[in-house]
Parts: sequence; structure tokens; C-alpha cells
Amino acid sequence: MGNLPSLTSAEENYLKCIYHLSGGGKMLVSTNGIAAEIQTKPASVTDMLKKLQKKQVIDYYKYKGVNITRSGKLVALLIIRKHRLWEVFLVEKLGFHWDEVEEIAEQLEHIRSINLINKLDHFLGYPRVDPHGDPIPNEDGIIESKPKILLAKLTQDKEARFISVKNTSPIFLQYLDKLGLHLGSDLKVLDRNEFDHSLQIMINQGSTIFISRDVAENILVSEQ
Amino acid sequence: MGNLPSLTSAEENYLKCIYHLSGGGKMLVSTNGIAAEIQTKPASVTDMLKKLQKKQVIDYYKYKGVNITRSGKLVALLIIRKHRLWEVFLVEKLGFHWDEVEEIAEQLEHIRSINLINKLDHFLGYPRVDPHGDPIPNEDGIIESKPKILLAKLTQDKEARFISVKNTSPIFLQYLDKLGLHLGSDLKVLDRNEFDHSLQIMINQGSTIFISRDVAENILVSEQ
DNA sequence: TATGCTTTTTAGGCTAATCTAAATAATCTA
DNA sequence: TAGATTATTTAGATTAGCCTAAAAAGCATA
Ligand SMILES: [Mn+2]
Ligand SMILES: [Mn+2]
Ligand SMILES: [Mn+2]
Ligand SMILES: [Mn+2]
Repeated sequence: MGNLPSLTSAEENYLKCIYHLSGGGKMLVSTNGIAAEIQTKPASVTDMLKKLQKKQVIDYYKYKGVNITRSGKLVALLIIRKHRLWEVFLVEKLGFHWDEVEEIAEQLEHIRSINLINKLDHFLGYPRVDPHGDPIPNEDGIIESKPKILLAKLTQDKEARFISVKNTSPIFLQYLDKLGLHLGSDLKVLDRNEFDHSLQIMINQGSTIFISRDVAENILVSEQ
Repeated sequence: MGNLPSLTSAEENYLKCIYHLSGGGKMLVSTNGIAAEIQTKPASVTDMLKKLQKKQVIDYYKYKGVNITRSGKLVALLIIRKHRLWEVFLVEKLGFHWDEVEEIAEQLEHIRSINLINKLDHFLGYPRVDPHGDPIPNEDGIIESKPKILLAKLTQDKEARFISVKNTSPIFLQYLDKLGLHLGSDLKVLDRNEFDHSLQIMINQGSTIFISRDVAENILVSEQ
């Protein structure tokens, strides 16, 4: 029942980043890893880690790395909830394209209001996933996600559904659009090139395309 | 066609405040006036005025006061546009009550995006006024407002329509609800008490209520 | 117009979030 | 396992936005 600590926007961004890098709290995260992700300097990260430690959302082991705490995980999930619900709003209600919403949701996720996000959730009809296929945590921070694997690791000739993207940068999403790869498409690996790990893919039992390893490692599919 | 300066959230709040206090750019605004409005210290205001001066959104005359510049006025109107459109969204789409939206809109007005606000405007059906009856500036910062007067100054026995509120604090708006005073109501001053300037008001040709001078000075009506 | 009150600015400090440069700890490798 | 290399932290600055206390400017009025 302990109240959640209140964080600044910068602290929220760091915590969310730590949550993602730790694979949802499973792994130790490094200072340089965070710095690379947030696009800041390691020295700035160290400063911030001390603040987050003080607020008890992370366990910080000097020179070793950080773990997200139980309450930190909940705080992170509630920020992610806001981020993803706003993304749904932007795409479903305002007509934004899926490659345009990241930047705006990055700001909207920090709006503070007890009621706002739950009313937004209701208004949107309690969506389960955001425009990138990522699951939306509920009010209690509980997230239900189906098992998914990287397209790069999909067994050859096995059908799978394009469920979500790992990378949400405009340049990647626009490239997927150009390739004709959309969330929900049925995909099958027809051929795998051992030299460069590029793949030949069939989309919806129809057209076939070639994609590089880089692309295949940013697409998540659910088997069968 | 000079580009508009980019302001921090704090700078935006100050500029909007100066716009309001100056009556839309007509009057010189004082340091203490701003401090009282923003709930900060005069010394902090002086610091901020220097920053706003540097960004050319105000003309600052030391020890005299500040005027908003042409570009400052446009910037302020675009912030006000965002504030009011978000308020409409919160009330019309999410079901908030008119006394709950100020605080949230105060945050949402600072979200940066070239497209967001125009898409929101479209989604909302290009509303003309916000939930407090205040007119919404268009993309170019142009505002069309009908002539309105304080209920406190309305001629006795003359019908007028309740158009907007000057004060948007929850406590005032809740009191109006309790009194049965809603935007759009027809009001008529039946009696005016010269001692304390309280008024007897008839609402929609029906019930009559007594209101204090303080209330009457925060209600705007359009005659006829 | 001198004097005192009010308003405003200045001076100096604080915190949050960033940075660069230097120091130190951890890890890799020969 | 001793260096070398890499990762991380510390030290010391900077900027934005705020503060208090003190100085200075403006004004009111007798
Ligand atoms: Mn963010
Ligand atoms: Mn997303
Ligand atoms: Mn604001
Ligand atoms: Mn309003």
C-alpha cells in the first residue's frame, strides 16, 4: 500500500529506459547502456542513478549496474501505459500514422492526472495493444503479452503473424510500409541466406520480398 | 515571416500570463502583478522578464513594466489555442466536468508538435469556445469574440445570456453549479443592492437567486 | 521638495539536469 | 598476473528556474 514515489519527467524517462533495457526487470543494466539509449553521457547517467536509488525505484550497485525494484517496475509500467494509450489516441482518433506518434507520446506520457489516463482508456475502448503491437498495461500495471519471437528466428516454411515491432523509429516504420509489411500480416520464411542472414519472406500467401537481418531482428511474430 | 521563438514551458506560462494581464496586449503589466498571478516572487519574475526580452516576445522597461510584442502576442495566442482545445477535448470526449480541466490543460498546452493541435481541432469539429465560454484562436492566432459585459454591470431588468466565466477555479465553478448558473442560461437582474452590490437574478425566466458582487464580477454576459 | 513607503531590481544561493576532464574500478589479454 | 583497455564514477562547470535579503528606484504626501 506504500504510495508510489513522484518522479520528474527526466527521472521517468530514465526509469522507463531501465525497465526496457532490463527486459522488464530481469537483467542488470549498465551505465553505458542507459547512456546510449537516452543519448546522454555516462556521467549524467551516474548522477541520475543516485537520484533514482534515493527514490527507491532502482537498486544501484556502483560499478556493477542497476536493477529495477518492485515499486520501480510498477511506476515504469504506468508510464508505459500512458505512453501506449496516448499512441492509440493519436493514431485511432487523430489520424496520425504509426511512424509519427513516438515523439509526441514521449511528451504526453508525463502528463500528471489521477483521472486522465483511465478516462482516456475508457474513451478508447480499453485497447489491448498500441499501434506498434505492444501490449498496454492495465491500471495496476499488469501486462498480458502473448509469446512472440523474432522473425529472424522463425523456423523456415512456418506461418507466423506479424505482431509487433521492436524499433519504432520513423525511418524503420516507413521502410516496413514500403515493403508492404503491416501488423497482422501472415509471414513465412521461404529462404534464409547463411552469408548475410537476409531472408526471403512471403506475405499473406502472396508476394515475396527480401529483407535484411537488421529488419528481421526488429520484427516480432507469433507462431501459428 | 520570421520564425517564432521557441520557449520553455515556464516561459510559456509567463507569456500567457502577461498576455492576459495586459488585456490582450493593451496595457503595461507590472512585476508584482505577474508575481501574484503566477504565485511566485517578484525577483523570479524579473529574472524571467530578461529572458523573455531576449527572445523578443516582450518589451521590458526596467522599473516601469512590460508590453507584449507582436510576435509575443501570436505565441501567447497559440498557447491559449492549445489550452482551450485540450479543455474541449477533456470535457466533450473524456467526460470531465468544467471545474476539473484547468489543471490538466495547464500541462497539455505545452506539448510540442506541429500537427497535433490542428488534428485535435479537426477531431473536435473546430469548436469556437472552450468549456468556460472563452473563444478559441485559430491557427493564425486570430480570435473572434463577441462583445460581453460583466453581469455586475448589466442594466436592471435587461435579459442577457451567460457567455463565459472570468475565474476558472474549481471552487467558483462548483458554486455556480450549486446556484444553478450554467453557460447559456438567460439571466436578468431583478434587484441591485447598493450597500454590498449583491444582486437578485432571475434564471431562464424562472427561479430567482441572490449572488454577491464577487460572483457577479466573474460572470460575463452578452446583452439581448 | 524632503521623507518615507512601495515596487522593483540586484546579489548571492539552491536544486535539477546536463556537460567535460580526470580519476578510479573492472575486465580483458598476452 | 601485469598491463592495457574499457567502463564507471568523481570533480568541477553551466543553465534554467526558483528563492531570500538587501539595495535602489519610483511614488505619494505632507
Ligand atoms: Mn518521455
Ligand atoms: Mn508504441
Ligand atoms: Mn501551463
Ligand atoms: Mn478555459
